[in-house]
Amino acid sequence: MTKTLERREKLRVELIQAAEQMIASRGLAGLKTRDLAREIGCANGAVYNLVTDVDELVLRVGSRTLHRLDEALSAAESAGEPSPQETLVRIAIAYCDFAAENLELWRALFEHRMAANKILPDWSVNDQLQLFRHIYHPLALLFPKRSQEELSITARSLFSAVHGMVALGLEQKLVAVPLPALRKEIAGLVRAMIDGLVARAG
Amino acid sequence: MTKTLERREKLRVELIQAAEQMIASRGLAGLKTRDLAREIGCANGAVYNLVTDVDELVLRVGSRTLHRLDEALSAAESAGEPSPQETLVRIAIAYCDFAAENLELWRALFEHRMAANKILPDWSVNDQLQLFRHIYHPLALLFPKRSQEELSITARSLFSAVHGMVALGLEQKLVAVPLPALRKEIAGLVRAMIDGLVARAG
DNA sequence: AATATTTATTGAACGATGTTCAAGATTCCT
DNA sequence: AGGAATCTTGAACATCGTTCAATAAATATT
Repeated sequence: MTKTLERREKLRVELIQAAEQMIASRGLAGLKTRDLAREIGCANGAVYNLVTDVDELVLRVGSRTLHRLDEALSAAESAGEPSPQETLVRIAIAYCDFAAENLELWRALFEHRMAANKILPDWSVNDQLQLFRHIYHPLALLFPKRSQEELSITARSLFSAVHGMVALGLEQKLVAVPLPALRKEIAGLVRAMIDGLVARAG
Repeated sequence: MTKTLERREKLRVELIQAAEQMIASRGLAGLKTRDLAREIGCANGAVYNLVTDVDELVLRVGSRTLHRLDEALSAAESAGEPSPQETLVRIAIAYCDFAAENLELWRALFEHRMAANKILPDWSVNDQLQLFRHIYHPLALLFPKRSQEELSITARSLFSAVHGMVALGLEQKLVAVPLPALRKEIAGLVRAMIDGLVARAG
């Protein structure tokens, strides 16, 4: 009994790592169960002993990506001068850099769509909600009068705006923007947004 | 000869309309050649007489979506008070509304990924570049000193930021934001961004 | 230790799907 | 009308994710 469980657990970890590597190198569309099975040395059908779906597999890889992203944002939050404005700029740049360095894994976070009937597992939802807290803290310093609710909304807006710049900026489909130019643009617009928000908050 | 060409042309139009309808109702992933063939009354393989790929089909639907989006933004540009700030706000709201009302078709614009080797046809690229001009004009009024190049970059940044708010705001995956709240947030952040940009340029 | 029972793994098979292509149907030219 | 050129067809192919009866392995029982 324990022999089997140990083997399964080790294989499951290998499977998720192989899937991560495969998405990173070939994109989400390049993830194939048969290739994964060959990679970790088991039968094609055995993948479904380790994971119920490819959906779950993608979600598990996504969880790892989100945690690494979280670490990158945490590092940016504390490194450098502590003024809230500059902290927010560093977080935005860190988000951009992470996306550029983990392009396919980062894309997989947003490209993946589950069948409409299936619902997201709790652990996956929680992973995602954690991200906003990096923006929440500096914002709270900037706007001490605002309620928790208002701050959450502003945090999500700010995050979304930066996300949009990164998403379209890294898109190869149209004109590929050079990374340094993109970083500069992001820093500029984040500063402008904060200035504007502060001015309007009076 | 002309009999055939007429038939083909009519069928091609029907095919693209059927594809548009199918994406709108079932999403990009719900687009199936066999269903399309049944819909327009021809053989499965005949689809490839009208279009070389499903890639091309998606691009043709995308072209129609982009043109409708262009019209919606044009309407927003001229309706209402002519101040550049408020014009930009109207355009942003119009983008949000269009995305909400054409959710799956709008998503298809960004979800679709062609095989890496194939290149985007020119007509598709041109379609996309037209979008920024709506933002370019009001921006030029706000920043008369800036060069064409600088204005283009700012226009793309502003567009991308709004796009990000719409994209994450309409995502069902996480917390679905009520549309009125999203519109309000977008208006607020666009005004803040413009205020900030003007202040920094001053 | 040998055997029976329970459990896990396997890979062939299934149903979809995009795409191709030889054969049959249609159109066109003389 | 008849033959050449062209177009349409749908069966066939390759590739997927997923399932499941059969085989192999691990565990329990005697």
